[in-house]
Amino acid sequence: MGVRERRARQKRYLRQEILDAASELFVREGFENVSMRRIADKIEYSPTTIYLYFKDKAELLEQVCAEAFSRLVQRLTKIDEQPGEPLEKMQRGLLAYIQFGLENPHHYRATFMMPIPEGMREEKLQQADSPGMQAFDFLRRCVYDGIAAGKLKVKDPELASQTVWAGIHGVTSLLITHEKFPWVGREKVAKSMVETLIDGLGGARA
Amino acid sequence: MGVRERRARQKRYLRQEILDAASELFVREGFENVSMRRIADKIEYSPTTIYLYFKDKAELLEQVCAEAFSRLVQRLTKIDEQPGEPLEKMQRGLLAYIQFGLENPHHYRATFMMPIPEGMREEKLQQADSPGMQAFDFLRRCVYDGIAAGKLKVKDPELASQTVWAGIHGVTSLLITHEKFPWVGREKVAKSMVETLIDGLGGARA
DNA sequence: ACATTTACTTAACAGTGTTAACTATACGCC
DNA sequence: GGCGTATAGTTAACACTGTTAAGTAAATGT
Repeated sequence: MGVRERRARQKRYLRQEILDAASELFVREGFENVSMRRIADKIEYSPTTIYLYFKDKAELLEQVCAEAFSRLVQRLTKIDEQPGEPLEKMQRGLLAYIQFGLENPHHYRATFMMPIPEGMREEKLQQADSPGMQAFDFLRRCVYDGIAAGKLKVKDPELASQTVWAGIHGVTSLLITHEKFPWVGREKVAKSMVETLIDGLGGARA
Repeated sequence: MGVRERRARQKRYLRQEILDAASELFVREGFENVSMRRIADKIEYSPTTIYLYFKDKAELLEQVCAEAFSRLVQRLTKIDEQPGEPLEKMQRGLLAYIQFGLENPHHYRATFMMPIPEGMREEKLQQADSPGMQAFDFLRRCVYDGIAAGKLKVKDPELASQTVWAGIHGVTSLLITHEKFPWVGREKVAKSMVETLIDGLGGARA
């Protein structure tokens, strides 16, 4: 009677194989060069097979990104669990966020820098469980914790969170798209942004 | 003997007409929906005619963006010429930059948020006269002026400039791509970022 | 053993950027 | 005025893209 299960397992397996193939093409060749046909070639199936497992290209790449971002969320929760001053945790978290973006430029681009195809703007990102939003939530918790500990002096915590997000997104995205710009140093700019944000929000750093 | 000139004038005219058509499609329909054929339809020429005036689609859209960004540079120089405290000028400039991005999301996206097609990364953006770089130069001058006036306390002015750029780029790009995110308020976040950056860089604001 | 569901493929549509080859017109010159 | 040439624009085609509809073959349930 395990037939049904075996079939389901095989389906899951192929689905994952598609995801893996897409992910590898994604990181190697970049977003624009991932075509359904190329993914299909890689797994040696016909292009249309993919549509039996994913609604369309957008959904497939969304899943690929979700996988990647869940790794970021893992890192962030690990940082959160470790002991330390709220502001120091925040600093480490923000740097981890930026570092993740730089290590996974294509995934970061796809989730945060691509135009959302008109109509699912509300649904997709506002879902609190979307990996992008989980990352933002971590960051927001950092701000709230900093305020609770009296280490951050801001009137509007939500505004502060969004400002911080915008800040670290700024470095990340700019370093990604303008790789060849004469940066004073990638890590340097990242660190400078994090410090500037915390200082600017009245942070009492060590 | 003005024949040659008349012909040249006609060429310039058609070139501008292509630019205008592309620009209009650009702002109305967005980047991804501007196709060479659609531009051609609009000006009632064959698609290939465009290639007599522009090397390829990238160059055409680059010119479109250059036109738009020159307007930003105009605004910024106007701000620069007006009297006022360095930090206040800076604040107005940064807000103008953000506002420009929000008013011209597609142009901003094309110049600062698109992957640069591998090979012309150095040439294109590093050219000091590119409109993107002119805008950045303004911003950098603001930082240097702020330091010179003793209103900004930073060790590395270049690092500070890049941090500021990343910051305002962050708000701008995030507000563009995630329009439907429950922002605490678009202008509010923009203002908060500008203030946070200046404060974070040891700015002595009024 | 037969009918049905399942998994997958082939063929096709409508679109993309771009190139090569062709055509018609306007020009300079004798 | 007529002729050859440069100029400006066109048509047709290539090699792609995402996606859908229709068809096929094998595994399954009865």
